[in-house]
Amino acid sequence: MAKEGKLVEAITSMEEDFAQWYTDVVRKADLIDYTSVKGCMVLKPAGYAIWELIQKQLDERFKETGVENVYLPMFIPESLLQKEKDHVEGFAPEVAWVTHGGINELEERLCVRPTSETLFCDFYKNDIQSYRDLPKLYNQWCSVVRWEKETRPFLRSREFLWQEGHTAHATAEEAQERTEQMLHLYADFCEEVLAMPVIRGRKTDKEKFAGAKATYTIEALMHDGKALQSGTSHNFGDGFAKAFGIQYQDKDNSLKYVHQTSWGMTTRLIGAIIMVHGDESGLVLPPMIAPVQVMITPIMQKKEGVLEKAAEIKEALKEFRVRVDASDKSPGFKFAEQEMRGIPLRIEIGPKDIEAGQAVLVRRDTREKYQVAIDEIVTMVAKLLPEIQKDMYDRALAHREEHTHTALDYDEFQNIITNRQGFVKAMWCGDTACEEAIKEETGATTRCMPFEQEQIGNVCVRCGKPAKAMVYFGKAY
RNA sequence: CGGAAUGUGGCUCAGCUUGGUAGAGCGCUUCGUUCGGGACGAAGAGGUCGCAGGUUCAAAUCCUGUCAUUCCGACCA
Repeated sequence: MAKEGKLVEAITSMEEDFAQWYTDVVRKADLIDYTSVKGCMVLKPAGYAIWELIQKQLDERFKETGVENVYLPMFIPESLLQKEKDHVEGFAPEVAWVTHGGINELEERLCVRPTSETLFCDFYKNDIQSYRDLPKLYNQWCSVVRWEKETRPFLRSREFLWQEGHTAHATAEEAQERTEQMLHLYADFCEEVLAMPVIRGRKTDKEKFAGAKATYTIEALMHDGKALQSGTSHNFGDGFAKAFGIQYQDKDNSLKYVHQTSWGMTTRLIGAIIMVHGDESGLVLPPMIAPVQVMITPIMQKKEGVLEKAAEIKEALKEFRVRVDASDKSPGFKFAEQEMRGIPLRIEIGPKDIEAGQAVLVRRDTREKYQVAIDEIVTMVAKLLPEIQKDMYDRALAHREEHTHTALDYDEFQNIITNRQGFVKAMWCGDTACEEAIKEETGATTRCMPFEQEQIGNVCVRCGKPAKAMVYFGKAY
């Protein structure tokens, strides 16, 4: 019908142009606005509310593992940033500098934090004296600045919101354990709360964080078959501790260096949610992070009793995030707008329903409609929301599995990368030169060496030397 | 940072080639009728044409610079 046409006209089709579809959804779902500073966006209420829900649920999970929140300055003196060689080399090209205070030039310029390892180290140096002070399990919620050249909402902005966890431990083993623990916490969060399946594994040396001994990652597959790094956890060993002189006195009276970790997740997750779950009608939010889970839409709202009944239903559903859309738009407009914004469930209630003692429930993800007795609405909502959450995960997982291929030789590898989308699993020799050649020749990068290794062959997919690991390759955001 | 494109009321765009002082649709406001998939009528409000220079009697239009946005690459969460 004609009306159906109008819905898809509103945004670019994801099949035609995924990048443009993404940009359209971000704007039309009212998540952000652009500003006059390149790469810095306004997170509008609909977008910020998603972040708040992510933040709240992640924060709870952190605290269950003993993590405490702190807040450190947003400025780093140049001399401090330069203490760890690899770290400064990794970040120097993209930091913003403060050179003046008022009209006076500063004696030492300050960088706006791109990440806070150096600040935490500077702080730990004083905060840690004895083995009794360890471990330190700190996290901060803040924004960081990286002067990116090419920017995209949520995926790559110059300022972005994130959390950065920074821990200090007495032993290497304990640091390693924490690094992996947080990676799994991230992965579980993505899967349980964002309904987004992820691959858990380790980054190659080429892809690891500047200054890290080892970087672990969770990688998700977007709807267009490209990979998105969705969270990372780093083990620094004692590298930073040696650069900054962070020592503690152990039981045996000797001075030892601490072992550190850091881990972070960002507003990029919102981009991931859009690109994993979204469809031709816009955003589809998993119920657990949907700022509005249920929108009640009154029909013929000026008829006596309609708004009252809507309010009654809202009250009955108060354990959920529920709202009534009593604006004087037509119902069709409201339906389309709610779909664009990804609201998981809507309830239609009109005079006919009231007479029949029922209401209509509609799922955002499948558009399935249910006629439900008004008394049954609470039960039905309580049943449908988790069902939507689970179905969304299952669909995302099925999509990833359909788009995960295995390559036994290089011809096959190139063929898959060129002609299909998604992840390619292949064996790799462990040599950076090979990894770089693959990137050069195919555009695919190593996403991660998964914890769950499969022995799909014995030799490197490119060079034929003995293989060291099975790697997920893919084109990445 | 390289390549391409764009910038005109809140949004989408026309006008620019050939300079003469700004238009449409949607949205917004008010009133009325409507309401189960993007309603309708009537009356209104709203723009120094991204910004800064230059050329000219005169610039949305021509020239230079700059900023921002989008897409494609390189780099990154």
